[in-house]
Amino acid sequence: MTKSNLEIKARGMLKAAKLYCTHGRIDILIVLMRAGKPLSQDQIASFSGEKRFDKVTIYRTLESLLDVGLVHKAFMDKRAWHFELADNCTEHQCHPHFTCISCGSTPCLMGISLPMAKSPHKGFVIQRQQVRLEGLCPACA
Amino acid sequence: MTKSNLEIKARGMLKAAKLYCTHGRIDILIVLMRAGKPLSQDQIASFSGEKRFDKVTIYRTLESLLDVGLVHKAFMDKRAWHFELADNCTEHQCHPHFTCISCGSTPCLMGISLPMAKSPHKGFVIQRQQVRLEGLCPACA
DNA sequence: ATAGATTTGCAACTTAGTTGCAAATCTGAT
DNA sequence: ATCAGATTTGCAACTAAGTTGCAAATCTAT
Repeated sequence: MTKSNLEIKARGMLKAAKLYCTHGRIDILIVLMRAGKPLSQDQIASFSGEKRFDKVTIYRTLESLLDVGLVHKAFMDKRAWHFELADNCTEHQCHPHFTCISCGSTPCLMGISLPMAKSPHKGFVIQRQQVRLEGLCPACA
Repeated sequence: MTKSNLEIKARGMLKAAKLYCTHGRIDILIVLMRAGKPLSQDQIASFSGEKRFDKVTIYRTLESLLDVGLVHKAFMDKRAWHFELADNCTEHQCHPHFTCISCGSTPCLMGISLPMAKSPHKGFVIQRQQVRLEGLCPACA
């Protein structure tokens, strides 16, 4: 997709979420759409074009996107938080996150979904589940 | 279980893993056995008895326990890493981790296991999976 | 174009985790 | 029980990740 197409899409997402369409939010959404995998603040900063945003801005932008559900935090073994677009997710389950234990790459594996867990313990209400997979990517297997 | 029973168990685990039976390792294993849920370095420090260990020691101790597989890192939404005993885990799957979105408690839900994911993408070898559940605990539901 | 609301950048700060190194502890052999 | 060699511990200093407050800049609807 061309840049302007992505931009239009980003604006649409922001409008639908009733957020201001600021440069920061648009750029970050585009970076995440292009990446197709979870990125850290650092990586987002290095991918966003000419205009570099302050890390504070990036964190605050991501937080606003998290609040409205456009973005998810992906849990990784790494120290820094990683963020990704919340598409390909149902209400109760995100696509699984994969980490290659050899090269460390973290592609998202779309098209897998596990049955929702059911608690054998009385009283727990399970609302969402996240799955993390670990193993070898095609390049390392 | 009494303290000395736990200590004997801890020593056994360390011996089996061919690690030195140091005070640090024994104490930390006991704290984790007692807690029955993932703890951060900070929490471990505050739970371990009279003798407080330096945080560096705690991190290094946890690392050695991780290396031999006695302990796992549990992924939580919190900032700090959380560690827990690796019991109740099969070779391919740990018990799920639960977080209450209302009170923040993080009990472990034993007795649940989901079928292993199968990748629809050629070439990925999936070795382990971890599941995180989110919802309401009995007290908050 | 403007007012009011929201977002951004900066500087300073907190929290989490790491490194190097000397002193202390642990193990197995005597 | 003691000793030598190997491992672990504590300290101090450091890096990395994320946060806060506030004034200046940007955005939206009118």
